[in-house]
Amino acid sequence: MDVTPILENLNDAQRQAVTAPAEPTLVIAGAGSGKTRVLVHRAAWLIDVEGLSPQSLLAVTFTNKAAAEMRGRIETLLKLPVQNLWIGTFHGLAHRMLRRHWREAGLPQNFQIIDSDDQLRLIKRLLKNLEIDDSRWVPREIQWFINAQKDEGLRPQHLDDEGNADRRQMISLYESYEEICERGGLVDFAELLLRAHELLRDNAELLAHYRRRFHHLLVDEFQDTNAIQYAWLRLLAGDQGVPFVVGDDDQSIYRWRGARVEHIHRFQTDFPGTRVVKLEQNYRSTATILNAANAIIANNSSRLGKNLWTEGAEGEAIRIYSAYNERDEADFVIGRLRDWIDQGNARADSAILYRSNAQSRVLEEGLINARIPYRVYGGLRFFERSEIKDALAYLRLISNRDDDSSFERIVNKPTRGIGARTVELMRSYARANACPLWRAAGATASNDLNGRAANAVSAFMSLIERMARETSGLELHDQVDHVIYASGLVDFFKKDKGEKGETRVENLLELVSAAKSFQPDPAEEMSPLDEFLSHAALEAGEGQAEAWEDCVQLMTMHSAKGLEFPLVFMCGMEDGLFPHQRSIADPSGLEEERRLCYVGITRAKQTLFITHAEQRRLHGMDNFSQPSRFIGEIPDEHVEEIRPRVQVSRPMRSAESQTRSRRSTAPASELGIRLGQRVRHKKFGDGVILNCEGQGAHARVEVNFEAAGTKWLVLTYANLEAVS
DNA sequence: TACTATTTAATTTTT
DNA sequence: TTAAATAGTA
Repeated sequence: MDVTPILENLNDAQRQAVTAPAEPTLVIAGAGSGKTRVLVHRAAWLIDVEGLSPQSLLAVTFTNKAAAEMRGRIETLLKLPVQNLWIGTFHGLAHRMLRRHWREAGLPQNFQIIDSDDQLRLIKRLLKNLEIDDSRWVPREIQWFINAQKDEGLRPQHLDDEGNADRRQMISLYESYEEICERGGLVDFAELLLRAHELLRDNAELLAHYRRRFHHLLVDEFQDTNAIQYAWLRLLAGDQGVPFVVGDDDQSIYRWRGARVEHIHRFQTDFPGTRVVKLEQNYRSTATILNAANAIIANNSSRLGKNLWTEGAEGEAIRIYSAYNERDEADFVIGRLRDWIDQGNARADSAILYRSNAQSRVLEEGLINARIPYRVYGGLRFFERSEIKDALAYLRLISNRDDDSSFERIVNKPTRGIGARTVELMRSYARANACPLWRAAGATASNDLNGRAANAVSAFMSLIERMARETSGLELHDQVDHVIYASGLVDFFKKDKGEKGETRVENLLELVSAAKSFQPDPAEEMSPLDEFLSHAALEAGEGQAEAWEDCVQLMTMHSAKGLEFPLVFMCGMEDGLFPHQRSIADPSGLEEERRLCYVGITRAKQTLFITHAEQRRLHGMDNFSQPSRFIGEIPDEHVEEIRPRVQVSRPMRSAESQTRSRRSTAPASELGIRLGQRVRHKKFGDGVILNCEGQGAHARVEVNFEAAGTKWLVLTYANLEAVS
């Protein structure tokens, strides 16, 4: 057996991990140390060299992207497809098991997955139904509570109110929430994991089956596992299974959503005799960057301990810029980006990182002014768009009449004369009879409702029935195509004036093509439609389509995890912003911020700029802040201050910002504001002034933008530019 | 029902 | 400051 392709180009530590005997193995993999590589090669090693069937491996990741990448790389390495290898996210794999064993799991065969948005709506509706004051019982907090319990593996009956009335109420809301999900056959994200865990725990036969099947459990990003995911893994591993987990305790940045780094420590006690391999050689960054990162993270307590090193060059010093304010900061970043691009570098090789999304605004404005293409990560994903969710709600109702959350979403969309009052009547009927809204609708239409409302409700019901009839037997994409037209959604959005309606229609059509390219797994027992709906919930799709264009990457430090860029800017490095005010007081919160900083720094391959502003406008108030304490934790020898702070005690105004402020405070007449004047806005583009009112600082104009439609803008903030 | 005025709150995000 | 949610009005 020639093992060269699998072992070549691996360093000693990596090779040790890849070829480890069949014993529990914990790989501590620093940033840029070839973590995914080890996982991929380990899988290939087990299959190709140890001769295991792909069937006996289970590979778990946190994101769909990581799962897809791992499969691709394994197949490349082995030069053969591995269909029967289970690779997926925790949620995806849990879902798979639940579909296979829906009976044992106590679920209806056509159960639907709801995303957090659906979940929140459901909770809001629940509060309304129970006539509970939603200002005292904030839906988001209830959602958070429920998910936190599920993440810990706790059902309402496991919870004790501890003599606390508020807690008792929370528990009872959790209980009611569960009833609604049960009745509608709805499963939220946390429920997928919890159910899958209970499924194995309570079914000795199934557990034995899966334990026999999966000898090796490969886990990526192990530091991000929450309690229920860890419990599921342990259960599945049993005494015989071989867990091979890879993670980095210093990159654990998701404690706030249930991740527990402690699992990395616990692993060694739960699996006695665990082999620990540390990957510390870094192939990404310069020595300077690594040393800075090492120095910062060294301030954290209870680490497993590790020190990144490289055989590569020292590299450039980390440049620190003290900006006067956030505009100055943006100007600086853009200046350096210009240099970078002028030197012939790709824009896509640069990234601007920040702590919170709100910071992107000023940077975006600067980039637009400078005409540098950029892309902001995050934001709405395809399947999260409201028009898409509307269409999916129709499809879900077709598949499952009891899905109340979908029912409510579309019962009057497009408007068909079923107003709030009518819905309220149906709701109270449903509540009184503990039945789904669909049945309540049928019953109230024939009894309680007046003629017009009753007609509207019956029309809605027969519409759904008709669509169900007409789409049965059709190909998936034809079903979707039929539904978006027959439901009236397309016409409804066509009526929306401006570009917005157009985009919505385009998105609906895009949904049809998504259905067309969707490949149902013949091994699954469910209908292609149900499979598509699950896919939509589990994999929300890309945020933005234009990824192919060469543009500067803007994102939060959280979303930068796992990525790397030759040129990185870390902006807004000020105490209060990063570390964030809400984490600063609590030591463990501060340590998590520090890990986030570590993640940010280690994204940079060769050049790293750190910027902070002395003055920053936040929530409409000017704040003065100190440079982030993390900056001070970088040893001086790695740092070069671009502009000493003493020189920036007074505002340095660029020519651009001077003209801006003069223009914005000028009275309307000086701007040449008159009806019919063509103007240009940074975001909305060109338009024509239709109307104006008010004077001085309060003056407002109505502008009809060619692309963005009609808007009222306050002159002081709009920074309109006259165009001839 | 749609548009407008007012209030409110404001990390991080994947599934 | 601003975006989003809610309340109020035509």
